Amino acid sequence: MTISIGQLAAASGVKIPTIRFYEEIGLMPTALRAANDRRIYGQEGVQRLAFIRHARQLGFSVEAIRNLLDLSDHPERHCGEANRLAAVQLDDVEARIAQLETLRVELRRMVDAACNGQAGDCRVIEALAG
Amino acid sequence: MTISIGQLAAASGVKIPTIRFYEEIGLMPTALRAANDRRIYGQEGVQRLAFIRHARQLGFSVEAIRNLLDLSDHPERHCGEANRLAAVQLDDVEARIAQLETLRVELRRMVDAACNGQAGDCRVIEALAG
DNA sequence: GTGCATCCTCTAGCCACTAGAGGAGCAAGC
DNA sequence: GCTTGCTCCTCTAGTGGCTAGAGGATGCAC
Repeated sequence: MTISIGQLAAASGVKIPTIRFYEEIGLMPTALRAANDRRIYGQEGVQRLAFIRHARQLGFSVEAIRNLLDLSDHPERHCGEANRLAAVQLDDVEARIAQLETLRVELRRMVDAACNGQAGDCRVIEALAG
Repeated sequence: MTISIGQLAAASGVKIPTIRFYEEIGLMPTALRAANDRRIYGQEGVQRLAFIRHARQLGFSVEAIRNLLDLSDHPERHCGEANRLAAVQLDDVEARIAQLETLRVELRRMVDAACNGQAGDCRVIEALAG
């Protein structure tokens, strides 16, 4: 049983142009074509796209996903690289959270100090001007 | 007393090409030029760039900064817009933190389950395949 | 046969920069 | 006076990860 790109898009939550883009950059394999030149996908296509989507949602870069897919395609290899990539990604996410927390505090202070007067006396503007 | 673009860059922590870029898109005003065509900046330039940099660090978009600078340039206006922009930015930051927290939990689980075997049995790969 | 949906390719745009080519000016040291 | 090295200039193109739109072919239902 094969499905069209539109069905794959609907099933995966990845937009059609994005699927074509993934094929172009080599995350998805070159799709088989029907006689009318339309792409057709099987179960592996669905699985691979799910993998990519999940990894993207977790913030992995395309390069990292390329490595992870490569490992997934070669189950006999040692998976140290996958662990490393996940750890790097975790560090990255934690660093971003920490930075955003700092911003949150500062923005919260700005918002709480919000005035209703003229821009000349505005705490938000003042805070940004430093 | 005037300074060069290089000195402005050093003083502000904003790279030279970025300062030129800010001028190009109208965040920084068209710089005055010395006889040798080099840009020269005064105190207002330093202040404006500091404002921009701070706002960018807080995650404000260029469009938002344009509005904030506009308000800052017109102190007689009502500052409701500045408050609104700050509130939107705060919401955005909080949403991003919430999403990253979710990712952090999932990545932490992946990293903690890290195996030392073959990719075929790898929890990281497994979790992504999902 | 006539809509309408779906698909195709190709090009260009988004954001906020960043990198690099190719060249000019200027001061210091030999 | 001449080289070396620094800073600056403009211009074009690239980054990541898509997204939008033009212009056209195909397929299916009425």
